[in-house]
Amino acid sequence: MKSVLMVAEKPSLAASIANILGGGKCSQRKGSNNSCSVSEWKGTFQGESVMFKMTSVCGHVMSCNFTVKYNSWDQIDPVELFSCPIQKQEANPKLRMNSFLEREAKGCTYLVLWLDCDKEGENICFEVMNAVSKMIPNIYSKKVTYRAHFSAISDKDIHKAMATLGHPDENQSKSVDARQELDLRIGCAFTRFQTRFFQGKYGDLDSSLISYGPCQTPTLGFCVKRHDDIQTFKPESFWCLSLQTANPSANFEWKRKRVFKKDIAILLLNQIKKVKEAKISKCVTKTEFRKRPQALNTVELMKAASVGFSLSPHTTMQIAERLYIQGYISYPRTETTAYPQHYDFQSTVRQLKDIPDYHTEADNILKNLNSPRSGKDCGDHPPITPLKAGQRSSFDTDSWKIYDYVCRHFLGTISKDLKYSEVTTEIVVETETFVNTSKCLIDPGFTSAMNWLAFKNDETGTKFSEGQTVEINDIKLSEHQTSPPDYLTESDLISLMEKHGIGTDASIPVHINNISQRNYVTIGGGRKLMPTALGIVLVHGYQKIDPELVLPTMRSEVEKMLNLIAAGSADFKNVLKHAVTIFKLKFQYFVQNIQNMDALFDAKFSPLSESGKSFSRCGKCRRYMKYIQTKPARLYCNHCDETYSLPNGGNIRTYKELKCPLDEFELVAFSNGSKGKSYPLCPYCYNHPPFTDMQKNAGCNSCTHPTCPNALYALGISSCTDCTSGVLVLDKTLTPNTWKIGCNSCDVIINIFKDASKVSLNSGNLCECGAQTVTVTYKQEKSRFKDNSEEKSGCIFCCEEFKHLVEKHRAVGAPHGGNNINNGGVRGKNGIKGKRSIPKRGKNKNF
DNA sequence: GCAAGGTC
Repeated sequence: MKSVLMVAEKPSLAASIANILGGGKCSQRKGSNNSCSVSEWKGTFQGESVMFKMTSVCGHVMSCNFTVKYNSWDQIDPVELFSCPIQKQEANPKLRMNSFLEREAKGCTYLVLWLDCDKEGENICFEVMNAVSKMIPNIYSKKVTYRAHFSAISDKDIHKAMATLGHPDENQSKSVDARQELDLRIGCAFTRFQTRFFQGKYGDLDSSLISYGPCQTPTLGFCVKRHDDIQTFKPESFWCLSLQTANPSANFEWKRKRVFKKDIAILLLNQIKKVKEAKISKCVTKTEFRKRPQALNTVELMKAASVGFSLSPHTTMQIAERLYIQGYISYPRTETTAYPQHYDFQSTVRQLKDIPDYHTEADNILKNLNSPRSGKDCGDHPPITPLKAGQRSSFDTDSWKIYDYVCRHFLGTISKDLKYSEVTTEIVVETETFVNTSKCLIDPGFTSAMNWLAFKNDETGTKFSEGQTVEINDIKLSEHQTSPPDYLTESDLISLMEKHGIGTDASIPVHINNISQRNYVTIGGGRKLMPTALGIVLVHGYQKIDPELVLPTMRSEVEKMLNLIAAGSADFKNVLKHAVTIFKLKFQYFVQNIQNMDALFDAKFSPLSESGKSFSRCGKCRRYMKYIQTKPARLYCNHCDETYSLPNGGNIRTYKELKCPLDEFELVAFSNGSKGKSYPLCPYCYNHPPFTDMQKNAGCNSCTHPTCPNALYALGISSCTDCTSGVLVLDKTLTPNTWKIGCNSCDVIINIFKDASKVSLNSGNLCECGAQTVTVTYKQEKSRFKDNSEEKSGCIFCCEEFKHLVEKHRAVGAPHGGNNINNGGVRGKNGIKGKRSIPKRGKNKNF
């Protein structure tokens, strides 16, 4: 029997589609990568009896990146990133998606692609085809590979898609390839150049990265634009007339609203101020409505959560994602605001009736179900709706807020519009008309469910009738000033991004998070986005050099070009080449004119020479270097004008003024907290490894200097108990009476001999297991030995009297990246005597 | 250490 492989974009969709097509008669098993599952059932495909196999990917299979050589910030001029080679890598190596797909494709004859119906989905189609091309013959043939087109996960839609299969669209896929390549080249080139340029000059930038991106930069641009509008705002005076009646008493506002010329206002006032009574010229009662909301999409959810709960879009989406996985709500990333055609409102409302919070409301709605407003079907996913009932007690506070919102919004969409009456009363005094409006609720409609939108009645219930003459109590003239706009709220920003097509429902929260993490904006009260000095000088700098770089239209211009590829009306290579050329020119112009941006930085930030505190001595000039604590941590020598990077994310201390024997730099001690890694390092060697077998960014515990008392050979105890390449090295940098040995490659740490006053290696004296033996000294009153003796020698791993004083664990919050060493040769050090090797030992039974 | 886009 032939087999048909079918692939969806995510596991949950594969399960739903399999359920529909397999009629509930499918078997399910976990895939080899532990993330995707496979459903199988027997059926008919193109008139033949076949076995269907339905599975999924998890989004993109591949992502693009530079080849290894071009990932080096030190050795590559960023301008090369516009022309250097690019390769595709597995997007998430842990998922082993290619080998999983290959394995499942084995023995299959056909491939049916159920990826989401957008450009990205089309691109993933080709990633899947590529992954299984070795297993399914003629994969690019139209008789082998098919594409399902569906807009909703309903029985009807899915069966229809299966009956009308088409083919994947290579043009659309190519347009995504082009977008990926452009974003990568442009983003990385600008980011690397800016970061290195400004970090090399200023010491208090407060961001480890000065990034540029075609989405994040215009996003920041919106925030700075508003800031500038506020700064440049000039208040203007204006004047208003108002009128008060007596018997009945009521306040009327001027129909002209306001005038900006004082003399005109006074003239008008003088004309009417002596009038004592006037006629009600109009009194009209109208019934007005406030519309119920449309079905909920991602952007609306993020805006509501930001305004209502002060939750960031990022957090909101994390919560929504969790609620989705737990089955409480439908897929939370969608642009669609129209319910599927056959959506079963009754059944959802009935479920919500089980939740005490909505019982009454759901009951009322069930009795009088209103049809939802029409919305927009973007063909991605259905709107966000509740899927099952959850009790308040089964959620944490924020999760409940989001779930509650989804439920109440859902109920709101099928409630009635809010209805109120509005009475408009006008009174004419000579040339001037004054207006009073008062509103009164008739039917709360959807606001019963969405109670935070509850209607506020106007206080005045005063009734007038047309033609009635009323007594005028007072006519007042008041002076006011126009006020500046307020900072953008996060909700405003989301609206702007959506309007200008910057980011997608899934990436909008990421961009906002980025500009805030990188310290370009801070989030103020009411989740208002206030640009920082850094954010402001960046945007103003682009505006001085090349305003297009920060314009919201830039993204859409690029999209236009990409759409030509998608529509098949322009050649992929030509468009890409054209766009890359334009941006390369822009980049080069930017580099040439960076002094225009730098002038702004110069005014706001302090040069490296004025930053940081004097710390440890430079080996070249013997003067004190400064320690720049702001990320990225560095030492800066003012005299030599050199910067030495340090490990991030921990503490750096001076270390007893000890010096590196190779370069005379004073050693410093790095520590990542009491449970983290710690080791001494030479600032020069850390940046410029002295030996071929010492990697960059390594400490003295990886240094193969033959005689230095702080290096590997003097302090190495044995090979690591866990990893194959590491060495356990004694750490003498810690606070008095604290001792550790730590692996110089992996995260293994062994706390030893708490409170000992001294721990030293017995040079050359090896235990049978191969480890260096040590001598441990306690002050008498602090002895931890069972016999209370002050000093003992032996092996940390084998000596019975040491066993209770040795405790192994893994470093917490340890920085990643290897300090791998091989016990290899010393560069250019022929003839140096005393080169030793680190003892090897068998895996110890104690651990 | 960089982008933006999928998804976990």
